Amino acid sequence: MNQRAQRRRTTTIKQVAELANVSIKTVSRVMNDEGNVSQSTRDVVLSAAERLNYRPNMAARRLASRRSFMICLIYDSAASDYMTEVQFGVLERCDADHYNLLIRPCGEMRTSQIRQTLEQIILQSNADGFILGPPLADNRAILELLEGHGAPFVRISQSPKRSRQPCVGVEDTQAACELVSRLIGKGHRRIGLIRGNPKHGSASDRLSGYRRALTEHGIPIRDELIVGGRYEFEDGVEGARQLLARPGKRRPTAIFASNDHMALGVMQHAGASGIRIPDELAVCGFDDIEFARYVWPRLTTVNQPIRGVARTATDLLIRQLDGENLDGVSIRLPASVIERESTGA
Amino acid sequence: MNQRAQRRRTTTIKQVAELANVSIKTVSRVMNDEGNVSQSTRDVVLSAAERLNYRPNMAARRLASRRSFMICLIYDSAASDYMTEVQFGVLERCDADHYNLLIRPCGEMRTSQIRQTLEQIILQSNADGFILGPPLADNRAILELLEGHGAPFVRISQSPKRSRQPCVGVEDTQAACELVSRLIGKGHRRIGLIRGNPKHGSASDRLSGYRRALTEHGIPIRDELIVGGRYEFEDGVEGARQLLARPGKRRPTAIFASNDHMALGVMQHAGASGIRIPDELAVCGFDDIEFARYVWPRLTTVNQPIRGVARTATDLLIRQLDGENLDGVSIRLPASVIERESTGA
DNA sequence: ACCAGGCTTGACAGCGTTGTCATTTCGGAC
DNA sequence: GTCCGAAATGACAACGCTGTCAAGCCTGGT
Repeated sequence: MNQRAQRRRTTTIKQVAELANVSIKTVSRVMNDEGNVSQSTRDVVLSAAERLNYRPNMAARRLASRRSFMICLIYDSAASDYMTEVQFGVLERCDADHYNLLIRPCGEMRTSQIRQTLEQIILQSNADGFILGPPLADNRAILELLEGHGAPFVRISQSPKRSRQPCVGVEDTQAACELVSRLIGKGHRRIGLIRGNPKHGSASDRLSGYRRALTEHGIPIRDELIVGGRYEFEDGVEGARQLLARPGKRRPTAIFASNDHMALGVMQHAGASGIRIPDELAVCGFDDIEFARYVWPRLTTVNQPIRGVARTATDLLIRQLDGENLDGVSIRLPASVIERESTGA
Repeated sequence: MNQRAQRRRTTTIKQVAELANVSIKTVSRVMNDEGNVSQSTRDVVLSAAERLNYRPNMAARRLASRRSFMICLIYDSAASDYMTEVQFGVLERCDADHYNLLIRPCGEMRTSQIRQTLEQIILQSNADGFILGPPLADNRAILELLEGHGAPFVRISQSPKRSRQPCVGVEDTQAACELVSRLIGKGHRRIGLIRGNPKHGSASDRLSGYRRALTEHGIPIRDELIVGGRYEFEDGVEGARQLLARPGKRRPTAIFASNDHMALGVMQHAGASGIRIPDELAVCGFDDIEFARYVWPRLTTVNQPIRGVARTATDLLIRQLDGENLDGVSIRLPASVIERESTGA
């Protein structure tokens, strides 16, 4: 079981030190960019390392420095397209600083289970820090757990105030307002809204945007045009059913679903009921998932800078790990409306 | 920067040994289930560990045992839904044995870049073993690199013979044959095929299945009904355009796209051209991605046991890491046809 | 020429486990 | 009661690196 490990090439810091004719500590300093090393020494060490093809042993480094150089991304496995993007963003930033990424999907667990899992991860001192994806980033139990352990983390969420830890989010309200304003600009006056999962901060943001747009255009907000949802495809189907069941004159001419999954649900319902989009009904969503442009008509939606959010979050985390104080920091990135055929583009 | 590390609770094996009144080595043996420990000693140690809430320090373990307990999943970032599932499967198996998962998406790189990245990963001796997702698992350069370094790996691929390393795949041919047979059963005689990306072994498997089904039913295989593709949505659109451009009588009444993305492309083209599905055209895909059931009509397709494949691959890898000889092992899991409205279910 | 003080550098002790090998203990067989 | 092999246990040296702290080396001011 370890012939394999043995066989693996293993240039150590010691060999580099010998070749460069300096102490191992000096090599260590060079490898870690610690400064306080003369340029000439640095060059010698670097070329020795190069010649021996030296790569620091992470395990030893971790043990000695008491840091794992691992970041753990904790997320709800339900939102897979979203989280795939997040992973890319996090990785981009991690690679730059030799951090490793551990992923921890929790979607199919109950909060109590998540607690347990996290407890284990933290105690195993596997990860130096954590990144919480939505909606876990708003889960009080999880936040308390992490805070209780003094584990550094960054939240990806729309509700910055739930914790003193740094938070990165998107300007959902602004984007939703813009999106609805465009519907209004096309003449729509009865615009239905299917709300998102109340556990996600984004749900209320998008609702606010909807309200603001109507208000700004002097259109009354009718509660009967607003129905509930949890961001699932089926909620879109059901929401459309409810909204479109209204008699002719009071039926909405447009539906803003709080995310693309639900918007696709609306489209499926419309398709199955023979309602033509966008002629009889305009539909728009939010998120700009891959499939938004793979259906016909293609879906008008809002593109979020997910990778950017993830990269920013990771950056904040790493800076925090490096000792920077980022208490209460909150960043929001802008999102942009993408008009397609489902609203008659 | 390390107040944090300091603060972290740190019960060591030594403390457990003291409390249990045994040597640290014995504790180590118990923690690793090494055997040759009397039941009574084992109990004492276990309860001591429990009482102190002891968790072995992974970094130390890694350093001493010269194993990283990390598995690296290398994949093409293009196929995100697919790989999300794979991740779940791998994680399920990893968790059982305290392995960590490193992910390494490579989609946006050229082969030379991938080489470089991998070289670095291997030399950093970060991962004990690798799992290659398709189509990287068929990339000769990558295989050679890994084999050259003697790094253990398992391939997720349809072409077991490209390497002596273990390989896990799916019975694509069988499933494709079954799918096409059902189309024939519904009376279709002119069935178009949009081929998959030739870099993926699955593409030729699915083609074989198509051919076999036709042959078995005594239907001639017409080359003009087979068009190329690379598994992308756009290829579906284009493929449909080509196939449907044929004059009335020679136009296919059904199209089998080699994956769901392309099938959705076909559907979009049909939608944009006013061709009704399934009345005028039956459409089916392969993969059963989430969105296959979110479009209208819902897409008939083939469900692959992706998680199962991933779990199996991980299992093979871990067993290999534990010294088992798995040269030339190849496993194929069955897939099942899912009929929905797009073929008139 | 001498000294303070800042750069550089090095010696050495961990970091918490596992691997090796020696030692002790135990359970029969004779 | 003795002896033997196997099972159980322990001592101790790695593992490869970083943190600490002390020592060595310059530099410029006086």
